[in-house]
This record gives sequence, structure tokens and C-alpha cells, in this order.
Amino acid sequence: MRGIPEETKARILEAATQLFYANGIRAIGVDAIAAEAGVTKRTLYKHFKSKDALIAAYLEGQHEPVLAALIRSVTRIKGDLVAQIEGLFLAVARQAENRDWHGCPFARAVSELRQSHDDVICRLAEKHKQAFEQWLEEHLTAGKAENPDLLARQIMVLLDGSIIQVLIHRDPAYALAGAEAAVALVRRQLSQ
Amino acid sequence: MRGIPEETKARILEAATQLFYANGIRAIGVDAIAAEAGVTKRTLYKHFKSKDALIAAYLEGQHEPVLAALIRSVTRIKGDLVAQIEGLFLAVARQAENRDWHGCPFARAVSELRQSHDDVICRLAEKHKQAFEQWLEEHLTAGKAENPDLLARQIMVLLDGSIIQVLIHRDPAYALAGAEAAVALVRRQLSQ
DNA sequence: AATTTAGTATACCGATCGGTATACTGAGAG
DNA sequence: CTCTCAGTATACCGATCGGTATACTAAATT
Repeated sequence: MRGIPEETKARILEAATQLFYANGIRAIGVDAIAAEAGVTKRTLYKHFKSKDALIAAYLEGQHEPVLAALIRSVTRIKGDLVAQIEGLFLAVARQAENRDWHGCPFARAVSELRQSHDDVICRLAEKHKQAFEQWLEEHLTAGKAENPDLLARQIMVLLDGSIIQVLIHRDPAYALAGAEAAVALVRRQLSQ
Repeated sequence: MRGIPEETKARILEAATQLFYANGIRAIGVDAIAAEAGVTKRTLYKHFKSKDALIAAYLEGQHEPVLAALIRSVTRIKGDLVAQIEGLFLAVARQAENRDWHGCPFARAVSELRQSHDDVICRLAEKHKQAFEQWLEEHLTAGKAENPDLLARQIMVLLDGSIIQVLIHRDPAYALAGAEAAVALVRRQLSQ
């Protein structure tokens, strides 16, 4: 079997992504990833020089699609700015019953690997969070918010807070409370 | 060496607490805990029937002191309700540079162990979060807030969001943004 | 036709995982 | 003076961890 190298590498990364996100990074061994990808451990190590490299690739690979999904949950709402920001939190509320949803992969990785893989993981997570905060700030500026950088930061805080509360309680009410708070904060920055 | 059983058990739990919180639960083995406690693995297993039991004892033991610390960070401020709630977030901001601080042990445990030890851990975390939310609600009611249950929930969301943002960015600004948001939300519920 | 290359299969490495077995020691209580 | 009991010391269990070694196969390149 010859196989296209890029395609094999992608399949390994895909398996790692699914298993890491579903079970946690420390909980999954390289053997499980190789098995899930339908590949030998030897082949896995031909494409990724260590588990750490695979972890980094996993998070790097999540950056763009997660960011895109967040942006989409805002922009797909064809209303005013307030309704759009509310949409961000309603998307979280909708995940409350989803057993396959485990919140933000970056926040989870930082929680799990802090103090061991700290530097690398934290840099990736920070880059990701900062990217969405930046986008929010620009979107809020375009929507004529008074203090867009503070407001963007507050929405980030509310968003990640809603996510972990929903994860713990499995109750959409926490995301709805977050939505109501975000709406109030945005309105305050619009009316004057 | 005879040793007082309760004291030995407490020493083991103390070692587990320190190591679990500092490094993560999955990252620490029972051997490391026994060594840190200055005790044989055999003795450890005489007091705790499994690592899972030790994990549960760790979280149960965190419930009361963490809750007390949260309440204290509110009540030690001799000002109005707004200043008190602000104090909760300033306490988080103060931890930003503290390398030994890793946020809420319950949120961390849920992130780390979800999908494997789920039920037990989630129940303990939920109990803990609910206890503080309940206390907040009563405190806000006493302070004449209009909608204390919604407000308590929003403060919980802001609090946990502030914590994880500060953990990722190591920047107190996120807790300060959370503080400003909480102040605005409380004020809104007071002025009618 | 010969060589490279992507991959397989299998087996191994030392270390660590959670957990248990055997045998012993020393102090307190009856 | 026993007997119980908290604890030690050591060694082991099978399983899994991340990672590597050897030997082979089949397809694509030259």
C-alpha cells in the first residue's frame, strides 16, 4: 500500500482530534490514536515526531475552524448588533444537551496540561482567544459601540463563563443568563 | 510507629490536594502522593480504597474552604453591595501573577476528567457552584436587588469566565473587565 | 529493471500506571 | 504479657505509557 502521505497524515490528525476532544489529551495514548486512524504506530511517528507535536498540531488545527464557527454564530443573524451578540450565547445554550460537546478545546487543554506543557499550549490558546476578541472588537467598532475593546473583553469573559457553567450544570439557563448580560452590556455602549 | 489514623489520613489527603491542584489529577500517580505524604502505598490504600476515592475526597475537601474564601472576598469589603461584588473580581485579578494559582479546582477537575469519571465529579462540582450561587442570591436579595436569581447566575458566569481568561492570558485586565461588567449589572438591578 | 518510498506487522524498550501480597515492627490497651 | 493495630519495607501484578528496532511489501519514480 503506497498511500498519499498528506492524506495519511490528515487521517492521523483527524483521529487525534476526535479522541483528544472527546476524552481529554492525557486520557488518550498514541496507540489508541494509531488504531483509530487505521495506521501503525510506526507510521504515526513518521508523520509526528512525538505526542507533544501531535497535541500542538491538534490545537493548531482547531484554531481556524473554531474561530470561523464563532464568527458565523454572530454574522448569520440578520438583525442589529444586539441580536447578533445574543446569537453567540444562544449557540452555547443549544449545546447544553449535546453529549459530544465539551466546550472550548483550548480552555480544556490549558486546564488539563497546565504546569507540564504550559508554554506551548498557553501560547496557542492565547492566540486563539485573542483572535476572536480582536474580531469582536472590530465588529463592535463597526456597530458603533462606545468602548469596543472593553466590551469585547467582557463578551469573551461572559462567553467562556457561559461555556463552563453549561458544561458543569448541563443547563442552557446559564448561557441564557450570559446572553441577557451581554445584551445589557452592548445596549449600554450603544445608547450614548 | 503507631501514628494516629485520622492524622495520617489527613496528611495523605493534604498531599493529594497539593499535587492534584498543582499538576492536574491525571498527571499525578498514587506513588507520588504516598511519597509526598511520607507514607507507604499500602498505608494509602488502607485509608482510601482507590485513587477515585481519593479524588472524590480531594474535591469534597475543597468545597467548604473554597466556598468560604469566595464569601470572604465579598463580605470583607465594608461598602455597598456594588463594591462588594466588585471585590469578588478584584480577588481574581490579584491572582493573575501567582504561579501557584490555577483557578477553580472544580472547573479544572470537570475539564480534565469529563467523559471518564463524569458523574461523580460533575455532581460535586455542581453542588459547589450551586452553593455559592445560592449564597450570592441571598446576599443580593438582602441588598435589595430586583432580580437576584438572574443576577446571581450572571455573576457566576462572569466569575468563572474571568478566571479562565486570567489563567490563559495571565493578565488581570480580564478580571477587571469582568468587575466592570458585574458592577454595571448589579447597579442596573438596584436603580429600580 | 532498479531504487525509492509509504506503509505494514511485530516485537521490543524502560518506565510508570493503579493496585495487591508477604512479612515485619513497634506502640497502646486489655 | 500478650494481642491488636497502624504503619513500614519490599516486591510483585498485569496493563499501559511514549517511543524505537527489525524486517517486509507493494506501488511509484527513474
